[in-house]
Amino acid sequence: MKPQLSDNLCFALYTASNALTRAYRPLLERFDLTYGQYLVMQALWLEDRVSLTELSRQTRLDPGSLTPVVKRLEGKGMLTRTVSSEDERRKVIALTETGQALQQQAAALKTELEQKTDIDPEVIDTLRRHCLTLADQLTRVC
Amino acid sequence: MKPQLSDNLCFALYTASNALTRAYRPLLERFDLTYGQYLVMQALWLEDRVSLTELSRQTRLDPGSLTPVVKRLEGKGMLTRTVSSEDERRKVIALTETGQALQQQAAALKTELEQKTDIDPEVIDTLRRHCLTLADQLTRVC
DNA sequence: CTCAAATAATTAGCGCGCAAAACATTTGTG
DNA sequence: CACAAATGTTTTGCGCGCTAATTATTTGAG
Repeated sequence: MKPQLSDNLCFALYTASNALTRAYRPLLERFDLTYGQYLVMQALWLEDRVSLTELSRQTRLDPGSLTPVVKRLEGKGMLTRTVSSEDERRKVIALTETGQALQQQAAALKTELEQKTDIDPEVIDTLRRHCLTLADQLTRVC
Repeated sequence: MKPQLSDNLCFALYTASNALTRAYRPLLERFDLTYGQYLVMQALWLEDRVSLTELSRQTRLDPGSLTPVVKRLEGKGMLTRTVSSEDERRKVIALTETGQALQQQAAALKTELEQKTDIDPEVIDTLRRHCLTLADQLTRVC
């Protein structure tokens, strides 16, 4: 069979990731969040009052990428960044009431998107777990 | 069980895509290609002499994203962009000999990376197909 | 106690994806 | 033939991921 671009995992993954980002965009717009900001907020909804290093670890984003995102969220009133009293190198990133309140509203997003697609939830879960496996393996060897 | 960031498909997909991009980077550096450029080259290795619109369709990238990438590849001598004699709105994107020659060398990259990871090829293929399914569905509903 | 090494966060620069607007050309209706 | 609509590409502006360098602070060896 003639080879195709979709034979490649890197194309498939890249395309799916971009498609998901695109799909979320109009839904996130109502909360004035970008996709990247939304992922960071999700991490904070799970564990509030963390350092940037810890948030970097949880989100698997480079601190250099994370600082501007977190700063932008601070500017939007979603969170605050204060110097830790224990270690002045460290910042404490804490959700504001506005940021916390958004959790409930944002929770419906995933459901809304799931209802739009026709994919078996088991397939979604297999995909999710395989993505995590791949990410873990790649991170380990590099 | 306590909810985690990795429960989310969007986090998993985003992380896996970023991890794959990171993993490819040092390998692609030897060809002076970025990941995005590499994906575009892959499309052209499969079908040369296409319009930007056609390349946009194949790669599922917005023409606005594609133009700078293709221009950069042109600057690197990988391809040429010429106005079509049939329709002056249209550009013909054609690989140069340099660009064509790279195909063989780049082919080993995937193998090199596969050897580094410990993932069952069937899992990789399932992941790939699920990604494409997800991308197709999301593109269809949005 | 001093200071090199380590740590935490920030900044700078680059490449890229996206949406929207703009520009140039082609098409097809009236 | 005129011109509105459509098409193809480019440009602009924004947000983001990454690497590397920089800055500020803490740690621990000597």
